[in-house]
This record gives sequence, structure tokens and C-alpha cells, in this order.
Amino acid sequence: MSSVRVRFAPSPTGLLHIGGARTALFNWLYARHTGGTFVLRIEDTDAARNTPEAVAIIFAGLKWLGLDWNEGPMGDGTTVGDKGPYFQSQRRDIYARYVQKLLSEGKAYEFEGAVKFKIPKTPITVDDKICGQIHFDRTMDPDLVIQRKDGSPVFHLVNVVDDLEMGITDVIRGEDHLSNTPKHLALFEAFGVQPPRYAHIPLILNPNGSKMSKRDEGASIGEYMAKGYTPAAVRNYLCLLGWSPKDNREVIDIKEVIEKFDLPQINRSNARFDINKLYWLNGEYFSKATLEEVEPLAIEVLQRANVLPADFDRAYFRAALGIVKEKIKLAGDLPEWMDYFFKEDFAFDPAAVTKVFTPAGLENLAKLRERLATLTAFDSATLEQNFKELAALTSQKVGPFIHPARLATSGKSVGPSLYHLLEVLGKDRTLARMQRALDQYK
RNA sequence: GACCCCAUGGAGUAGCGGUUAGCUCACCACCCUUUCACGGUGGUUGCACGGGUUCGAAUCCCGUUGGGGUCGCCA
Repeated sequence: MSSVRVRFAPSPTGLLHIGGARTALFNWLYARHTGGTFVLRIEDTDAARNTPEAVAIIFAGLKWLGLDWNEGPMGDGTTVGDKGPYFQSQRRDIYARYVQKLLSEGKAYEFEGAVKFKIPKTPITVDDKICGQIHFDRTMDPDLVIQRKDGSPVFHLVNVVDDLEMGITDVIRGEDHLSNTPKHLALFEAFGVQPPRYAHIPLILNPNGSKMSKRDEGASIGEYMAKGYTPAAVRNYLCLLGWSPKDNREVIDIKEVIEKFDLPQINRSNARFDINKLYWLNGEYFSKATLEEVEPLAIEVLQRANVLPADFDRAYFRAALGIVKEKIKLAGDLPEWMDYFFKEDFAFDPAAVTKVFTPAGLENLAKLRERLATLTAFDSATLEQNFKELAALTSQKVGPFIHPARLATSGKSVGPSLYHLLEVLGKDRTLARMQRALDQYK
């Protein structure tokens, strides 16, 4: 294991922000690339936010993305690492000690009950691994409150003390912290230690270019979990925001990303979040996955949507999933693509009814039903043959039979390959559904 | 407002002094097809602007504009 030690230090806000997840990802990638250590630390100094549920959401999100950490609370109640505690709320005495040290050395002073750190009024340069050398004037910077009137330590202090105590060598964090870095550098200097290296990564913006806050659509990893996204796809997409393999590929295996990932080549400009591209990318992963791989997630999604009954027919379900899977990009789209497989009283799409269940369309449907009723085999090849024969017999193209058949048996105008659909539904269901449509509209 | 960062089509990016400015998503057209989708082919859209430097700038420098961030006893 190399000497590199990086950390992800989220605050339990009740969700794992997409930007935070990306920061975690980049830290994780760097740790894995260098063979270093990835530390998870919970910045819960704000007591109001410190709930077990909020912390659990962070664990769940990181695990879902496959970002494992080497040190910190593991999420199951256990803790790994000898630099703990890894919850800031449990490190009060450590912070107090550091504040005391600054106080006794005259580097901080009391101010109306709070404690302020004296910011050196001298220019300083931040040497950032992504942004390069950044100069800050500091001569007009006000002193920094490091401990509140109520005795609690402030973010900048705890952040620096923890990085110091935990031996963090590289701080990879959002660019929103770049302007805070001179303060942190001053604190490290006051403590008489070498500061870590810094790497500030660009932010993720909303599609309209505004800052993505936690209330914005799509800001929470939990949303993607709930919508049935594939974690590898989300992770892949996040890799592409600010980083690139530089060879025109989009779908890239995480192992290869680890191999190629490094800090200097990270982009310096903010990136907008494009749900469209994520959706496409998810489709790439979804269609490559086998039926077996997709099945558990599909069942979960469908049962949560009340589409799949508790006691479903496994073989029938798998057959249905098989023909639908080829058509969609996202597991979350499954409910609206599969609801009609499991109920007979589905509604017929009104727009499609107007267009397809015309007198001629219904006439064709009736003829079709009559013919299908005589079949003994009901496989897709036989069905296709019969559709075509009937079309030829009536001097029509096959479309005028296909469309009414689809609408009658699924209620929709779009769906999986029709012949396969009918095969999966089986003869009895197919005929019954066609009869229902005829009874209702003819 | 001050300070900091950024700037290639609608979005993500490749490019790192000489390219017909490449790729992906999205969009449009055509082909294929039972619809949708997939796939295939083609297409619209770009170096923010103005000055320099140079024989030559998307690439280097300065300015302007635009966007983002920081300036809390939030993290």
C-alpha cells in the first residue's frame, strides 16, 4: 500500500448529493490508482443534522456505487482504522486541545466568548494539482472564528485538525473550497505541520448552469437508486464529468478508469449534469446485462410499483422480461412496459384507440382472432406466418393486423416484438384479450 | 461589491502553434422494420468577443464579456 491517504468527508444532510458522490468517486479512484488508503469521515459537527438515518443514507449511496473505503465507520456498526473516531461529533476533546494550543501560543484569541484565529496578513500561494498555482492576497482577510461562543468548533478548524490527525496526504474536494484553502493552509502552518496536497475538482451544475443544490431535480443519488438505474452506469457517467479517457470512448470499465485516472488531467471547468446522456449510458449497461443479471432488480422495481404480484409465475415473468428488456434502457421503465402482462383489465390507450380501432381495424382484428383460434402451435414463427398469410389473403400489408393486435393485447401502441409478445401471452390470453377489445369497441 | 476559478456546437469532451476542428448524447432526414426501439447512413449546430505574440493561433499573453465559487459563531 502506498503512502497516499485520501478521504471523503460528507456531512449527513439527509441525502448523498450527486456532486458529493462524484467527489467520493474521484477520491476513491485516486486511492485505488495509487494503491493508497481511502478514508471515510463523517462531518457531523452540526448536531441538527446528525441523525443515524442521514448517516445511513451516505453509507448506502457509497456502497451502491461500489465505492468501498478502507478506514472509517463501515456502516454496520463496526469501525476500521486506528485514526478514529471517524465521527467529528466524537472528537470534541481533540479540537479543544488544538484550540487551546493556538490560544496559548498567541495565534488565536477570545472574542466575545468565541475564539478567533489570526489569519496571517501576508500573500500566499496555493499549489493545486488541478488548478495550478493560485495566489491570494490575504492582507485584508478578517480573522477566522474557529470556536463558537457555545464552545463548539467550526468547520475550518475541525477539517484541518482531522486531516492532520488522520494523516491525509491529498485533499481532493470540490472547487467551492478553493477560496477556503488559504485559511486551511494558515491553520496547518500554525500547527507547525506540512499541509496535504490539494486538488480542487470542478463542480457539477444544473442543466441551466446554476449551482446544483440538494433540492434540485436529480441532485440525490437516492433518486437514481429509486428509479432503477444501474450503479455501474451512474458511476461511469460521473467519471466522464471532468475526466476523459481521451480516446473517444464513453462506456469504460471501472478497472480501466482506475488504471488511467490521475489528478493533473482532470478538467478545470464546471460541468452540467445531463440526464439524457446518463439515460443513454444506462441503456448501454442495461442491454449488455444478461437476463439473470437484470432479473433481481426487475422484480424489485416491478413489485414496488405493484405491477408484479407476490406469487407470480416465474417462467412467464422471465419470458416477458426477456422480450421487453431488449427495448428499454432503464429498469425503472419496466412497470409501464410490463403492467399488462399481469392484469387483464388494463386500459386501452385512447389516442391509439382512435387511430387503430377503426371499423376496418376492428374488422381485421376479428378476422385475425378467428384465424389464431384455429392454431395449435402458438410460437412466434407460426404467428408471423399466419399474420402474413392473412394479410396476403385480404390484399393488405401486415401492419393493419399488427396494430390492432398489439392494442388489443397490451392496450398500447408500442411494445416488444408483437409475434413474441403473443407467444409469451399464450393462445388463451391472446384470444381473450382480443375478444375483450372487440366486445368493447366493435 | 471584493477576491478566486472557468470559457471548443444545446450537453459532455478530444485537441496542448500548422487538423477538412474529432468523438458521445440530444436533434433532423433517409434506410431497415409490424409500431416503438435497436441498427445503419447522412445532416444542422462550435473554438464568447477584442487586442496582441508568431510566418502561422482553438491552442501562448492581456483586456472585455459571460458563467461558477468564496467572502457565516453552515458544512
